[in-house]
Amino acid sequence: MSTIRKKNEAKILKAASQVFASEGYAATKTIDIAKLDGVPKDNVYYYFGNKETLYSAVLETIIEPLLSATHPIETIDNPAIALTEYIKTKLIISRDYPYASKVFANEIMRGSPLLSPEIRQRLMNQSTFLLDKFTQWIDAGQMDNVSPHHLLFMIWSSTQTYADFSWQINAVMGKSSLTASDYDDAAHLISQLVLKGCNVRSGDDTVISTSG
Amino acid sequence: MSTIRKKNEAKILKAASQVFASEGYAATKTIDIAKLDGVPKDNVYYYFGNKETLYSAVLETIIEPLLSATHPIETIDNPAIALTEYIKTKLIISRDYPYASKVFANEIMRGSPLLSPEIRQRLMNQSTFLLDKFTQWIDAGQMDNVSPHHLLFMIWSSTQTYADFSWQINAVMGKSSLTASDYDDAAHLISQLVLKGCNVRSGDDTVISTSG
DNA sequence: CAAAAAACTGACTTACTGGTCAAGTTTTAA
DNA sequence: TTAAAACTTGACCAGTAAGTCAGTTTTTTG
Repeated sequence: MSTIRKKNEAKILKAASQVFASEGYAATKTIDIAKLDGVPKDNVYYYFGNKETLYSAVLETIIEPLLSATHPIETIDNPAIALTEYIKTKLIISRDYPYASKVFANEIMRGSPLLSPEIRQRLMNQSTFLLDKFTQWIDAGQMDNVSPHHLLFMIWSSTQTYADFSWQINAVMGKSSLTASDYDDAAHLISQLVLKGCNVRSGDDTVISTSG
Repeated sequence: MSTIRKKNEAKILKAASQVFASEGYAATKTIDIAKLDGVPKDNVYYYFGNKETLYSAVLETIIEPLLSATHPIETIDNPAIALTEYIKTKLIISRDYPYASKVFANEIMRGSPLLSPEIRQRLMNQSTFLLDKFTQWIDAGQMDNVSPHHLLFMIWSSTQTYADFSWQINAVMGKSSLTASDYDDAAHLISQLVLKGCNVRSGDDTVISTSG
């Protein structure tokens, strides 16, 4: 792929993620994407063929980070540390990919009509893996016997919300955007709720401290 | 208002909330709302004038329940009970108004461009009230010194998610819809995370048990 | 340097959807 | 009973946006 093509595709993709995030798929006009990128509409079609392909391309930019987010759960034995790191990673995705995160959330809300079955399957496998891990920790007495499903939904929603509902969150926080320290506070609170709320213990049965 | 009008408006509103929820505002065709309701498109226009008015009407159906949800926080002194009831109420809204909840979430995600300033203000006042209450409890030593803002975001997101991401949740749960007992489990888990996670105590300094 | 490939663009077409209109039918109330 | 008000409906219009096309310019390559 030529360097011009690579550069232009990246530029269009970036503009597209912003417009798709703020307008939704249907309300997005390809000409608005083009305008935001400062090129004529035909360029968008030249590089991506049609609106749906472009949309799918935007969606795919968030898939890799999302699938990698479970890395801490896969590699860290200590559930307290693994959960803390997982929560931190999910928040970083919300912070670093705010537009694509919103597009993804919107897609899932609608029952993911435009998500490829292959990606859908990989995401399902990931959630099964997480549920299994939670169950193992419960069986090993490393955390209380909570519902793994609902715990998972709580972690997903409370981290994802910082991207999806950023407008509301900024309004309630009384600022125009969150700082790194706000994200740290969020990570700290969510981890604390999960660890203390489920009485998560490390491998050696010590209760992990969540303060400081 | 005639009884025919009342009945037809309610029918159209119901159909509209479903279509708006699954398609989003822009992608919704008034003719699809009409079809779902089994009437010609003109009826929709006869009763609601235009698409945006109908959309606003759908939005408003969820506002009253949403504003009433803080009732437990306003009337119950014991923070453990108040929080538990608030969480329960929020989940019931997600369960009982799944379509309007989604429409509302979508509106908020987009920065609420179509929400009336008056409603926006009432919602802001409500969140200020909640934050003040949390702060009071913290100051009174009835819960740990957590971030009231992030706690609020966690409660909102983890209850709202059962409406917004119902498709994903059903898929992960392996069923086509959640049962009453699933919602009980969710309420129980979220309450437990909040109460134990924040070390919430009742007025007489006794730790509230969350099991049983 | 030439020619072929890639990139770019203005103008156009087609399909669709929000909204209107005018003519009908049913309901209400004196 | 009857006339006005409320309701219903098929047909139509105007605006818009996705996508195409044909031709031009720029870049690459032998």
